[in-house]
Amino acid sequence: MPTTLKLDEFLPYRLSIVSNLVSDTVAEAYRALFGLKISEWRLVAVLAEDGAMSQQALCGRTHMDKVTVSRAAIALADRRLVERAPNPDDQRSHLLGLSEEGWRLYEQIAPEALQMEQRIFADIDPAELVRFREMLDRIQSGAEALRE
Amino acid sequence: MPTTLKLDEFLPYRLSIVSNLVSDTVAEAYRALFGLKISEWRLVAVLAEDGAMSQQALCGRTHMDKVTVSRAAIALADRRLVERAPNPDDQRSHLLGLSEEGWRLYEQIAPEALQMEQRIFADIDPAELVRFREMLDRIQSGAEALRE
DNA sequence: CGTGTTTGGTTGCAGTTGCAACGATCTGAT
DNA sequence: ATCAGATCGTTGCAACTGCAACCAAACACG
Repeated sequence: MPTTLKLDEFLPYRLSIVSNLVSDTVAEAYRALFGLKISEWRLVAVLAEDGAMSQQALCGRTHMDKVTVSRAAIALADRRLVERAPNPDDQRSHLLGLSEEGWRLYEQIAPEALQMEQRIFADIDPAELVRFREMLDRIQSGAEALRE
Repeated sequence: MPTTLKLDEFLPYRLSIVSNLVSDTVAEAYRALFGLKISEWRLVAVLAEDGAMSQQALCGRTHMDKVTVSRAAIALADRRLVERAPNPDDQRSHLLGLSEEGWRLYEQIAPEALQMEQRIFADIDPAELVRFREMLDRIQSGAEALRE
């Protein structure tokens, strides 16, 4: 950790630059290939992994605001990629689940996503990537702790 | 690198979550302590490090859009934290430099920034942080390569 | 049972961002 | 010297984001 400030070595700055570059690259690919935004793609991914759930549950699962989830859900429902079944336990909420067509889309996207990840992170060997993920976890904890 | 997709291990996702959390934490601190946005803080930091320069140069130095730089420069000039001297070589551009007051602000912010960095990244030992920075550099190269 | 509070989801609105278009200036080729 | 094209900075505009207000349904508790 440097004791005098150099912006190029200031980690919040570096992290932001790199993350935004990666996000923009990925977002552009999803948009061009599938017409999906990142928020929509995240919902599809989670619904494919964990099955149908309420929007509330999706908020916790994806770290997104309920407004973002709401709008992504509307967009996906309009395209018939997800179906909103009434929730028998709670009339206020719906259970969101992938439609047949949503599953087909997912089967197409998932390999593309993994391939993109591999290309972006190609220069880093797998053992280091494991440590990278761990560091991200610890950074997240550190920042969360700072916000009480 | 997993071969089936798990959003929680998908690096573009993890990177985005962690980076946004760190950015929001830092942004809130700058706002509360100094009334500065991240873009404004970046200009102050670069001008303090490297001396006066044109907005164009600031764009390259901070990876920010020229619009963002323009608005940050206007905000800082309004608060008399930077001064816009005419550029003798080019009537279109100004040379931006820190004012006396800008320097005083910088002297206050820089230690706070470093301290915040240390708190957020406290759980990671310095040797690993060096590798972390290197990995960020390589990720950036990887993503840049992907965009041609 | 009411009635006050909480919760799931949507909509309104304000702030931020960046592309595109624009005026002004600079540069380079003729 | 002139004029086409590039460049610096600003402004207009559209997209995205998230807080706050809102409605409807659920819950809590006397």
